[in-house]
Amino acid sequence: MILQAAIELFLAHSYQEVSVDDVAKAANLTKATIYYYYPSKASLFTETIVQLITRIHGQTQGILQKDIPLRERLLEIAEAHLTATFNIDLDSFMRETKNNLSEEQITRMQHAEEQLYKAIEQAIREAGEKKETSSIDSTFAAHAYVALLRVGNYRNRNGNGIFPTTTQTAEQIVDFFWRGLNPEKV
Amino acid sequence: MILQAAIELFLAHSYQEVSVDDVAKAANLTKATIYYYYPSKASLFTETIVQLITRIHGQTQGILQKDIPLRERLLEIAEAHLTATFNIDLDSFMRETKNNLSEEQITRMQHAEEQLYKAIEQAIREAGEKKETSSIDSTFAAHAYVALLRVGNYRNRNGNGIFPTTTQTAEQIVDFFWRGLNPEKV
Amino acid sequence: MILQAAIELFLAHSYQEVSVDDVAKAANLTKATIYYYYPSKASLFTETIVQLITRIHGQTQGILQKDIPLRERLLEIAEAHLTATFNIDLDSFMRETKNNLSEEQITRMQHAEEQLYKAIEQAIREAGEKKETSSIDSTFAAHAYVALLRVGNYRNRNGNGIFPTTTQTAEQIVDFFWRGLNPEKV
Amino acid sequence: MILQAAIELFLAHSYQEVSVDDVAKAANLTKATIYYYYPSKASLFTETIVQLITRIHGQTQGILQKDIPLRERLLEIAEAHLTATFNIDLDSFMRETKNNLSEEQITRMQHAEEQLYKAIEQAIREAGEKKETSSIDSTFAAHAYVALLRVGNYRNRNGNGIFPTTTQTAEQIVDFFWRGLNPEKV
DNA sequence: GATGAATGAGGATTCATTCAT
DNA sequence: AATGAATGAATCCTCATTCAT
Repeated sequence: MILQAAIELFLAHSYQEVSVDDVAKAANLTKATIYYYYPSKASLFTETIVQLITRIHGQTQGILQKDIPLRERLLEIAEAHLTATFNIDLDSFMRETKNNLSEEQITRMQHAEEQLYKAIEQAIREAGEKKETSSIDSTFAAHAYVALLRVGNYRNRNGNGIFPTTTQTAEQIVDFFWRGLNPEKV
Repeated sequence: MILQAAIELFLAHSYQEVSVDDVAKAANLTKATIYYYYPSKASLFTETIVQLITRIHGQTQGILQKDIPLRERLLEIAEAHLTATFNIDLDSFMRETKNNLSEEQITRMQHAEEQLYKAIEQAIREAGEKKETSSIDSTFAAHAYVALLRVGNYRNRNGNGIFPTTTQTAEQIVDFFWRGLNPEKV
Repeated sequence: MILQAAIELFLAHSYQEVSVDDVAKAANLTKATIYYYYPSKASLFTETIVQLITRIHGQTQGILQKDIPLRERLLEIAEAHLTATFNIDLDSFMRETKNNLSEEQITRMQHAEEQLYKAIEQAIREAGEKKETSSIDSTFAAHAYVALLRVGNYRNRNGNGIFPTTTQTAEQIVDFFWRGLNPEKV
Repeated sequence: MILQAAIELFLAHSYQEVSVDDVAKAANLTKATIYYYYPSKASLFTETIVQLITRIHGQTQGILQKDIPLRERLLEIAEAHLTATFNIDLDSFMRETKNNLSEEQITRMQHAEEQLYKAIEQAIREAGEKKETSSIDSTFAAHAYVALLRVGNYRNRNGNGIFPTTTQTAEQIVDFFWRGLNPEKV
């Protein structure tokens, strides 16, 4: 499938670095065939990213709907996120792309991204209502959570992360996030 | 100055999107003149980013050295950061760049970035020693802080941030961060 | 054919003087089309030269295999060579090229050239065995022969060669070469 | 001296490969200074080559005027030529240059080159008159001699010449040439 | 004499896109 | 449904040359 090849390439490199020819080669097709299915590189990219976000969204939703405390669900998401090769955070994708995509394409991607945030938001809100957490602005909380996940992807010049294992990293992130969320209960 | 024009362009667009000609035009010079001063686009970019980080670093250091509680210093930094047009977080810059810069250029940029993180780290560590904060891993804390600042830059599809003013945003971020930092004291 | 246009240009001018655009225009195509068939100017050049040498080689072989005395065969080659627009001697081509071609490309060209020399060498060697000529070092003889052919291309400032007709020139060259080859028999 | 640096560079590389900046750097000067002395790259090149030919001419004349048999003088010239880093044969220089030099500049270079050929020519003619050699066309003979010298510069793909030492090479070349010159006496 | 700064013109190469088959 | 061939427009980079100082 074309999208499969495209996802891998766009994740590994940036929009500009990946040529349509690269995608074609990775998919064992020719450029012209790609254009048979997608009217432009921009649209191929859009579809690719939307599919990617949708996939992450599904996976995240799956975890969020489990019947366990929010904190544990967040820990699972963090681990899944840190293990995956790709980043939930799509801002950088957007950034390098603004001038290449149409309004509508950007909107589609932002819409998909918002769905993802909203899922996390809602889980936090529901937990808040059940007194599981305090009632901090849930939009903010969702974004804070995703932002903190990025810390787990940081590597210094020697290629080392801050903590030795992803498990530890996930725990530290969720600990930190949880404290930020809940002033009184630790 | 060439760097001035370059900074603005590289911040607004990405490495690949900005052509040397764009920079030349913005600086009211010709491409060839740019190449008179910088041997390649990659080196122009490197110098630009290093200068930018150095500038942010200086500004951040200025605030960090004030003789007021850490929390207030962090608030000032947050406000300064959210007001500025540029982002402390340079990971996305790095990402789209790995294949275009030499090892040495990447290292120079990473080094400059690390200095910046270390400044924040040290401030947190010192505050921790003075019992101002708990002794969480300071590297993690510094990265968490910078990551949270990014939340302040989020805009939804309508172009609105999560909170109406940057002051509020800065406060919410620092509140959240502070709680994450200090389990016991609120 | 692209190679046809390229041969003419590279023969008339040097590697550096001929731009890919020139070749494209001569072939009634665009630069990009040239790059569709050849990955670089260097490879286009290499293919061009190899094809040229191969063609000369074939033509020379054709003459060498005739069942007439060596001296007559050499005369025919000389006439063919002096009539053609191009020069068997490719050293000057090589010279201006060393810094532009890859090791492998240079090797390919040298290999083709060697084949050509070896064909002449072998003809001389065989004639030597049949007592048709003395046993001078045949490699040296082949190179001497080709070097002498160059004299036929010399033009003074007024554009005149040393002898009025190519036939005379060819005869003088082969006479001279033959004496050089055979000390005793004239 | 500028010319000194220029000669070395133009001999090692070709006209197009050597930039005025290269010459400037080699002479420890700036480009602008070169232009203070020479109105253009073409004129710098012309002066360089003329000076070079003049130098070779002088050296060759020195040998030609010795009071020893022509054959020995030719042997000396051959050895000097094969030892030097540069080639008496300037055709390749001319070739890559035709489109860059003015008529007048080309003429100057050709004139210098002709002087050199004429010197050899005359020596051959005089020897012919003294019955030292037969009366072959002396212009042809001079060019044949220079052409044969080129064989001494040939290197195969492994970098080896045809004969192991330059002395042997010079002897073989002069032997061959001498036989070509003199049908009856060996 | 010498140079730093600036530039116009060109040149190699890439790439998204088109189109006839 | 798939592709080979072709191209226009950009993009990075080089370099001979000029000129004010």
